[in-house]
Amino acid sequence: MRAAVVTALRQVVPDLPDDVADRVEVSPAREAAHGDMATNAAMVSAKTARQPPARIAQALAAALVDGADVLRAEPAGPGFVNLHLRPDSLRATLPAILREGEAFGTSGAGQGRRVNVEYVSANPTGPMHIGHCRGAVVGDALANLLAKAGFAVTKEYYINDAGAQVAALAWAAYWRYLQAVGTPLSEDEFAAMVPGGLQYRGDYLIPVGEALRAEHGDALSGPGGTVADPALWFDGVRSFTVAAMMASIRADLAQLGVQPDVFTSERALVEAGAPDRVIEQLQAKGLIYEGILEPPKGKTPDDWEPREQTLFRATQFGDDVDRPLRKSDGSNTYFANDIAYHADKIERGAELMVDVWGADHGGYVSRMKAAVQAVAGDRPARLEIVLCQIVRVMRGGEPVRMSKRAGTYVTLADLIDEVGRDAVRFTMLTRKSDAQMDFDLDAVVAQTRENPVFYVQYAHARCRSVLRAATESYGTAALDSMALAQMPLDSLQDDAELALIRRLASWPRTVESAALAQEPHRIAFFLYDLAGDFHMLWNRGRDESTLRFLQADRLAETMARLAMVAATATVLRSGLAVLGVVPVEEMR
RNA sequence: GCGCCCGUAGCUCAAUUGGAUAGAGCACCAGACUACGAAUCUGGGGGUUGGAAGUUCGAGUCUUUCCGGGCGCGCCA
Repeated sequence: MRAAVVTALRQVVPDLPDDVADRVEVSPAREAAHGDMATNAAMVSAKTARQPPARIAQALAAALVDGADVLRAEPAGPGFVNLHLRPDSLRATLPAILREGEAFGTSGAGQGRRVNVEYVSANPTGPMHIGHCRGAVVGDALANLLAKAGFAVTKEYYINDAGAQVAALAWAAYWRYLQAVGTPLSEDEFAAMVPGGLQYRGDYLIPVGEALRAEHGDALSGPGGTVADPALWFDGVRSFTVAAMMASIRADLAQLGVQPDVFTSERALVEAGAPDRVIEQLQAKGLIYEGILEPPKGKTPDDWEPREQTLFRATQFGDDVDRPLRKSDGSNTYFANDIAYHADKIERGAELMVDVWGADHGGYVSRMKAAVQAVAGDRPARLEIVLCQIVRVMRGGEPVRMSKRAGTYVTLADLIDEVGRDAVRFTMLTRKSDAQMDFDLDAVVAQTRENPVFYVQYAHARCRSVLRAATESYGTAALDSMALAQMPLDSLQDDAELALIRRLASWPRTVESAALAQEPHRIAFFLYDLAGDFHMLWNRGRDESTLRFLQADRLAETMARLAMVAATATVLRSGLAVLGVVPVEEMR
């Protein structure tokens, strides 16, 4: 359609520059009164043509009416041209959907470019809780969405198994091990021996301690259940514990329907010397120097003292200050490891990297983008970051306090048990990811219109219900998608029917724009709107029996409507698949 | 103090990335159950898009500046 508009525009404005032609948009009209599509062609070309937009719109409209698909074209507003398509070309969407099935809406926009989507990446120090959930769902849906838009997607999980947190975890697991072998030490006595103090006191490490005892007996402890030299046990306990935590995280993710393609270990990168290599590369580019950072303005920490560190010239890439890669003792910072990790992704062929982070990492965005730019050089690698704001869990109108001590720590597994996986996934996608969100435990299980999960599922169940009823009358062969795709559709004329078809036709465009904007929530909103169109039509049938889908005495009309219903179900499934939600056949 | 994100109807949120008269749900008001399942639907009222200025054919969207909220701020990951 856009090509037709540009062609017509060239007739009206013969010497149209290409860059102006590129700005011509043809988009679905927002309001039914504006027809099916609208174009801004007259307005964008007004300047070069040196004519008022309204005049160009007039001429353009006249030129467009000759086209095959256009029924009416009329200039409107400040210079739009509204296009009313022939109902035939609108209806042609239905057989296209029926033939392509859930592949309808799949786009080539990504051109097979390799995208790495990294999400969750919860530290392997305990079970997943609600705080991790949003990033997991948003990342997973975004990965699906990008795949549907024609990108070659890798889903990745980065295991932060190298730093102080994991060291603390190893000590905590060792404490549980000592308890399992029968230690004389009290928890406080043990804690006093742990560098940095005993963290991670949750019960979830008890089974890990017992498993360690089952595997090693008392060989890891000192005489009589005391603390042995860490050199003897530390590495082994740490990797054992991380493996146990990752197993539990994978199980939680699987319950949520998330299965990363690749798990990358920070420790493995560090042991392979990747951070040092990356620092050398940056050094060679003149982007590294030894220096002393200024204290943060206005808020100097009490213990501030100038220290010389190895710094990366992030300011050359738009960051506010240069960032440390090595601590003053010479060891690498987390940032250095993270650069090495992103360099590794580029090595593996990622052209676009999308990281899904929690909002508390917002201050980290510009330095990571700067680093990727520096490391990529002239390779076509780019980093996008999707920040997920905090989720407040509400019950009975009150926020649920997240406290391990009070026992109100909500694990992901508990949440899924309570409301179900599909409700969790869909609800997490009903907000823009960078907006804060309340997750209302009472609302997501409510079976009313205000619960979009229910509303969309109900639309699909209704479609299936109609098709089941039709099968009894007409048999399965007549209702095969390919058979329905052959049916004449002229009888679909009601505004509500055409509105539904118009919505179905906009699915591919929705996929594409949501993918390019990296905003999977738009899919959830599309599905909600589509469900609304369908429910509306259904309810019109209550008052006007001629609008019901099944018309006993009119086979042709019935078949046309069944084609529409089947196409609606297909697009609903297609959209739900992007969100990772399983469509239901009936509501109970 | 500095940086990033956010501010849209009484409430929770959209707005095809700069397009037309800013849209949905809840709540409120008035209606509709002899059914392909009313677990729903139809209609209505409700707005200076936090304030001000600027950019242009056109601003919720971009720029500047205030106000208000969240997050972060050199050897934590």
